[in-house]
Amino acid sequence: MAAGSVSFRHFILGLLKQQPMSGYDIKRLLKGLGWLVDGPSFGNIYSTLHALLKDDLVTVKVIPNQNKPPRKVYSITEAGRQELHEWVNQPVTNNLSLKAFVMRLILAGSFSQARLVAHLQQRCEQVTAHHVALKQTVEALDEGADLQRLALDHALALATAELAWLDSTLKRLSRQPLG
Amino acid sequence: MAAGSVSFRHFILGLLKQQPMSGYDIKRLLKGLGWLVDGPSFGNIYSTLHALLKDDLVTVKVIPNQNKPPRKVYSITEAGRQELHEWVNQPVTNNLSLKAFVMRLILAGSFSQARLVAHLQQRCEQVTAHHVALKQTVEALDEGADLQRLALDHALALATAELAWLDSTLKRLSRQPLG
DNA sequence: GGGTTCATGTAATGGGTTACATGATTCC
DNA sequence: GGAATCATGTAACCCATTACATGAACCC
Repeated sequence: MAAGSVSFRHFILGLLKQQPMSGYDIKRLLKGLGWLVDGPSFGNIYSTLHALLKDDLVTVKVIPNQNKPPRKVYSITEAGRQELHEWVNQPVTNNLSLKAFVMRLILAGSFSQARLVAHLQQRCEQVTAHHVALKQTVEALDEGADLQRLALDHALALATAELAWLDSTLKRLSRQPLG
Repeated sequence: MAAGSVSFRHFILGLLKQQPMSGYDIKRLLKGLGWLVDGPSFGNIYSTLHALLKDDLVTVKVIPNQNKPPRKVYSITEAGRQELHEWVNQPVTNNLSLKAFVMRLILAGSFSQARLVAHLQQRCEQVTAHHVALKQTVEALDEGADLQRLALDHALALATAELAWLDSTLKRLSRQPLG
């Protein structure tokens, strides 16, 4: 319920906004694309779908399937669309999680170029802040804390790389928006 | 219980191996260092500590504190040391999670240089595999899936940066081991 | 005959968060 | 006088994973 929290609830709702799908379709889609590192499990997908249905954010259409279990294709409802819209417009809470970022990236991008850019900029701010904090921590570290330094160094390298990516991506998007 | 799963249970045990601490100390330590992005909550720390105590992996010493609530300082037991040792020596399951990696990094490093290097090499293999998978996915992507491409691109940038870091770090460690 | 894919679901469990509750001390 | 820090803990809840269960079709 927390503002900006990302659950698969919203993510799945976002996928259904783009096109009606069955639970199996969703699983396949997420499995096929390796970006989220690990897609949600079946259990999670199906129960999320049931929950969405209970809240009238989606509807089902059972489609009989030649000699196979019937497919249950879920579509987003008007209420679902609205909920999603509201959710995508509220700012993310201070959450650096990659998973959350990527999920929101997909969702925000499916709304409008402006939302996409706003989301990337927000990420930029957060990662910058994180980067600064890491640097300060490194400097405050006492001698001999080599492991901590190693871990911090790792985090710094990643943050730096991400900032570079965000920067170049934002520039590219301002030159040529996504189709 | 899964081999290689990282829970705070083991992480906390690892911290206690380095020095006895209270729950509050642990919280402060994790809060002070921003590396793990988000430290565990109080609830989690205290209940983990209780669980460790129940399993005889740690002991407590209650230290009365001038006009303050007494501090409960936990120390690792021999059984705890052994459990930790076994755990740190089993290979990580295919888990790309940064959090898991960093936690294990700290733990492995506190054992020996060899363990540390092994852990970094393992990470290297996993990230490489991930990188390859991402590239293949990008190539298999059909036209117009711009958002997916964006997300994949982001993931690729991070993976590339991490590999570079791992590579240079491994080289550096082989030249000059940690003190 | 045996594995893989399609397709759905349930139940148990785990791991963690948030919010709540308490209470003295120190700093502004 | 009021906030922050020190210091502990409990209980409710949420999200997600694992393992289990079912069953037919298709390919080797």
